[in-house]
Amino acid sequence: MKKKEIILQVAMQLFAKKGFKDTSMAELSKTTGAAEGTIFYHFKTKQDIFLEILKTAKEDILSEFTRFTENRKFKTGIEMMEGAISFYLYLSELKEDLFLLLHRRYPFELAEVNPVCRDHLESIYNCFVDIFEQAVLAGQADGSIGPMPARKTALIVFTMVDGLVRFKLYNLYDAGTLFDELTASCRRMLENKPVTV
Amino acid sequence: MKKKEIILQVAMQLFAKKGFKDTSMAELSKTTGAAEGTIFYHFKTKQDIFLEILKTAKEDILSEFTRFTENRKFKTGIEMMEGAISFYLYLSELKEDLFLLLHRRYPFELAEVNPVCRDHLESIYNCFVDIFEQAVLAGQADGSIGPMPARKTALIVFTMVDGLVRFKLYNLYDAGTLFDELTASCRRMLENKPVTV
DNA sequence: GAAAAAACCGACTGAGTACTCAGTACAAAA
DNA sequence: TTTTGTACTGAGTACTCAGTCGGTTTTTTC
Repeated sequence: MKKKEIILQVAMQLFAKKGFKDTSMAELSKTTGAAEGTIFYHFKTKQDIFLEILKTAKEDILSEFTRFTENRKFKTGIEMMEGAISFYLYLSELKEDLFLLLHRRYPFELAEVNPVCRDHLESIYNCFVDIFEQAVLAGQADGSIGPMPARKTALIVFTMVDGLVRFKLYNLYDAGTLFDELTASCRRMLENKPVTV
Repeated sequence: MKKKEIILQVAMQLFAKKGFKDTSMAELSKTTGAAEGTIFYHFKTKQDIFLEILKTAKEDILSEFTRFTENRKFKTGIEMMEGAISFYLYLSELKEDLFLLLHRRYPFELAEVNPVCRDHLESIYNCFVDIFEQAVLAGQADGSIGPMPARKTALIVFTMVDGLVRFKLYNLYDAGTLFDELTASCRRMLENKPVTV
């Protein structure tokens, strides 16, 4: 494996676990085995390393997204929603470092002044919310999900699932036992209830 | 106002807006008008400033909590839940700096190695979740909320509301338009539905 | 196999960091 | 009036930081 790839991979882990500011180039050099000069040969600045990490992460997430929407077929929209929630939780385990990174403040602060960073972040988050929105729209088409604004509902579901991921990543609460309750809550929230009047 | 109070107040703002690490003692000294020596006369370390901020924040939140539970009377549990959600959003505006601070990673990282910090954080978050839990329990007693695990449901509602606050603090989405949808979603999620079989 | 190019090295730089300390100002106590 | 104690000062300290630079090794090209 080339040094550049090693640097990107190790930087991702360190930025995720310790934060961008709290990871020094000296530490990155030591962990990768590449001299500090080598790191700055491949990347102009420390920030550029972060942006390249985010770029590959975006491509990664987008390909996972198409893999999910193409391969999986669901009977109802509400089942698709449960599949989407499971998919998000599955991804958060598969790519734990990325999710740790995205739960830090640095990416958002950088996004405020750096359009490239903003674009990457938007792509990633739109991708996630889109999946939930598609599930709502599908459910409303087949009658399994009641009438409600699709995008807003998708955002609300996203906050719930991402909150669960946060509990899991920070070890704040046994997320496993919360998962069943979360899907049940979503189901009650979304279900198409016949009007009783 | 004494210099010590000014230091605490300004440090709170800077830690919230720029982060703990990204706030230097030189900047804190300049902004407060107190010499760096003065800051270290009142506080042994930079971390101690943060811990004292968190301590007063805890006391603050706990007194708001009792104010909410004592003064407000609700007809049903589900109305109490809506009141609790509004209360949380109201607090997040009233004490924006504190909520910005609590949405950073530093407090949680410090909590992992510092029991004092952990205690303060636990007190604050338990306080919030307790309000939601009490609403669920009250609703189950009066029949407005269906049978579901109270604590877990409270945690799920917390992730939703805190997610909305995050949207608002980070300016990610027009939180005002999401609020109505959030309360409606919670209502659907919690409502006691008669069994139709 | 020589020349050119790309990859790599680590000592070095200067700006910035949290924190120290000898000393000042000033009010209350003796 | 003298002493004592508290709030305060800012230059100084040892250290860390991202980024540089002159030079060496490895790979590619012809």
